[in-house]
Amino acid sequence: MNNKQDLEKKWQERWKSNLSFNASKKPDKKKPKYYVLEMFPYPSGNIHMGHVRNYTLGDVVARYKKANGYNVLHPMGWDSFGLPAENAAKENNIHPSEWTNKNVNTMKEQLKSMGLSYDWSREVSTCDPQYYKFEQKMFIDFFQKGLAYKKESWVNWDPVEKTVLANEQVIDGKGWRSNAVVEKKLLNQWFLKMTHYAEDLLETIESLTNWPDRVKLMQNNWIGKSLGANISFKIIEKDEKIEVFTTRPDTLFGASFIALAPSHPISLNLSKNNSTIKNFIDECNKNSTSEAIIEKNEKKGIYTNLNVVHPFDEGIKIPVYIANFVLMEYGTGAIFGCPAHDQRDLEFAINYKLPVLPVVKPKNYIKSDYKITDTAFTDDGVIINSSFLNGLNVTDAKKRAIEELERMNSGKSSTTWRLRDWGISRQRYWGCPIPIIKCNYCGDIPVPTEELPVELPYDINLDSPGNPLDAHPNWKFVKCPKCNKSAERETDTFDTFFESSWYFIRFTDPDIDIPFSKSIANYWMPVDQYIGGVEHAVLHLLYSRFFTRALKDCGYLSISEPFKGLMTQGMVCHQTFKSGDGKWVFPHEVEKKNNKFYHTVNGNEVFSGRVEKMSKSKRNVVDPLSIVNKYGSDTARIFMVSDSPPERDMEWSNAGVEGSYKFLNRILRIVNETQKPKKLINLDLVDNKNTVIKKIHQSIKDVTDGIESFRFNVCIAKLYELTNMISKLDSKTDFETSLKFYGLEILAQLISPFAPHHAEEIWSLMGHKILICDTDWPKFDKRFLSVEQISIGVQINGKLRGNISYNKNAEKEEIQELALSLSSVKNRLGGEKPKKVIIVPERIVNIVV
RNA sequence: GCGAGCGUGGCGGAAUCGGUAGACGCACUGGACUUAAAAUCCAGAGAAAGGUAACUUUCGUGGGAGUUCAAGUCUCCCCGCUCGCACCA
Repeated sequence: MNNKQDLEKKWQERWKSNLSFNASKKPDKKKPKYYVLEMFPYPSGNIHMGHVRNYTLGDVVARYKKANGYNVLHPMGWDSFGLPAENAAKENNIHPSEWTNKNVNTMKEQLKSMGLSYDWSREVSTCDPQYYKFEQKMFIDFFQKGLAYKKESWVNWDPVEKTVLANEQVIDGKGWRSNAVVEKKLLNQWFLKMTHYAEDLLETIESLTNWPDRVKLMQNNWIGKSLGANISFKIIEKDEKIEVFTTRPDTLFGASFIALAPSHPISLNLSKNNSTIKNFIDECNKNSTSEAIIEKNEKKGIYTNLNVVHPFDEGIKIPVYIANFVLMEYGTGAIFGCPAHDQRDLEFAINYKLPVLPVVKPKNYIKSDYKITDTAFTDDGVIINSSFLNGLNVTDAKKRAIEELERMNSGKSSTTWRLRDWGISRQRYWGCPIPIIKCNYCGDIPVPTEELPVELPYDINLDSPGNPLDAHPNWKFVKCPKCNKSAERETDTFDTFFESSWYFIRFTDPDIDIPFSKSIANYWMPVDQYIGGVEHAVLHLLYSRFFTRALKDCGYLSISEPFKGLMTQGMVCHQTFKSGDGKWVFPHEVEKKNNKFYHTVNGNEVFSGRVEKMSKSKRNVVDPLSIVNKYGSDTARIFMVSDSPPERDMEWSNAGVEGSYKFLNRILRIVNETQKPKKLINLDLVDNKNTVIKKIHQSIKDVTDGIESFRFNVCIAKLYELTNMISKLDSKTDFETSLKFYGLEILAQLISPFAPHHAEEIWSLMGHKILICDTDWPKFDKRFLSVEQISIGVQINGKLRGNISYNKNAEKEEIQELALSLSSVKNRLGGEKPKKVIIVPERIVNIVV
């Protein structure tokens, strides 16, 4: 224990006994509501710096909004289902639930030591049957509404462990534990019909004005609405057609091949009596299911011996290939390749020596010998080599081509989405059981509501291969609720994104025995400010947006957008260190001497590497607890926000932490050294030319604006400035003393969202009885913000040559005269008259010569 | 590969609208206090060249081009790094 910990504990206990941060149970009619939420953590064992940053950001907002008179909801919980618990179980022989609950308890204590303003009475943990039973009901509602369905889909299959692998468990095409070559396997799985809301999910993005543009763009591109055409190509060798989707019907005359997905029905059909094709498809199926890996692979294909006829010219014959880069999930699972105007197609054509005929020419290209060599031309231009499309631009040619296809009955305009339905089946133990009973006679029957929750069995063997629930001796064997014959439970569990798609609504009413009450959810929702990592920019946020819509359509609540405001924070990075033999070294084992680094234990020299995201594998982690123990959590919080803007990556540095620590101590010292005034200040009697009062009120404005716009680092800089000024103030007269005291009061309030414990401490040192967290946010008085004398730069030809100062009421002529009378300007003009003088009042004077 | 973002002194960063680049902090240097150190306080500082000095000049926001009276900010190209790519959360 040190005095920082005592200080912080004292105030944490006060907040706790005062219920300072408990949100009202019922809607508060007198105050506007504000819901602040940080992405809840996966209980991996200990909090890390990423959490500290995330939760500090949220806490600043929550405390600031409370001070501004809002009824604030600021809850915390645990995203406690997931793969790591199963891995830990296998490695350490501990049950996933024990491991998880132990971690939850540890991390909760750690979070509590940070003094975050959570309403802990609302805590939820998603692995609790009292939580997941509600989502089982939701799933059944989705199922009955046609929003959940079953279909076959590919998974990564480890043939040795007989288990499905997550993409991250596949390393270089091999299983991470077994090292066996991973295969793709088709499994019958549950899906949620996210595509049902594709149009709405896309269109509503625009209305999310408090979301970062980049996240909106990413979601836009992810949903990926493409307007184009479906075209059918007649196969010459048999009486069959290939349906192709394209966004570029204008380039149809440049088509030099057709490419089918390896799992396209025609491909599969051909493979039945052609071993070369079968081998090729098998080869493709050894590939990962990861789109990134598929696209990075070399473009490969195999000729099918089939050819199609060009729809616009029966004389043109186009070969049909099966290609590893065509996805069955997108469009029709078949494309036509136009190498001249698509880079992937071009690479493929070069590999297989297929013709490359340009059909779009850049507008400014006059000569007639336009050729494509190694770069496809994808911009707008003039159509060439294309019969009736010649001379048109790309947009018009698209239209014209579709008209013609429709007239000939061999194609039509069509819309395709990149967005796919959400596959939610996982062949794992530590997840929420899917509440379905598979009956040979009745099909898939939902578990009756009164039998929910379907709880996970505790006695489970995670060491045997295969799906643990499927392998359990009796768990899956039940009677069909409909016909009462023997049936089996669904043994898959939900994707853990399922839990995190509605936890934010559960927080609004976490004790009720329905998922949440509609009226209370309607009161608190949407989340006004959601804060978390950018890595969730697409999936989690899109799933939640979908889920809220589905819940709305099932009558659960009345809103469809869950998150009104979004802030995506950057990563916490740290310098890496390696020993001479190339092993990673923990930063706390490194000391610096004469600009070289040495290992504190063995004394050997170590070498500093790049600054990278903190990760256990690179050992460049700093344990938040060690920081809290040594400096207190306020220091950690101040440092978290002081250096980098929240959305950008930040670098953890010891020197920075020391700086924050000194800053807080300095404020404490100033308060201790400042005597209490005989009389408090009366602002009405203070002259608006007084620079001290001006600085104080400017600080209120700057810090307020900074918090509102998430520029917390600027807030801290402004607080430093205010502190620097206050520390230099005299207190010889009563007026000076009361002014300094007033400045300190404002400083305490302005710093309270960032360093809440110290703010309380100095507030009480100054003699206040109520908690600072219960005070109103200070307001600035415009009277003290006015600037009389304006100082601006004077440029000649855009280069700064001096500056002038004038009264804010000065006319343009006066400003010009002042600028031209500067000796530095006169010297440069040498008596000549300037060509032009640009005067932007309160900004700049630029003299053009 | 595709989509998105970022790049400013020795370092983290500031510059809200295209208008005095480098606020604030760290590290550094000098001074005060101290037997000494730590802590604290005061002062200095983008780089280069010139000057005893006050100062002067030139360069400068990853690189290159462009728009503009004026570009860290807008446009195009290039380089580097980061995130996401549907079973990690």
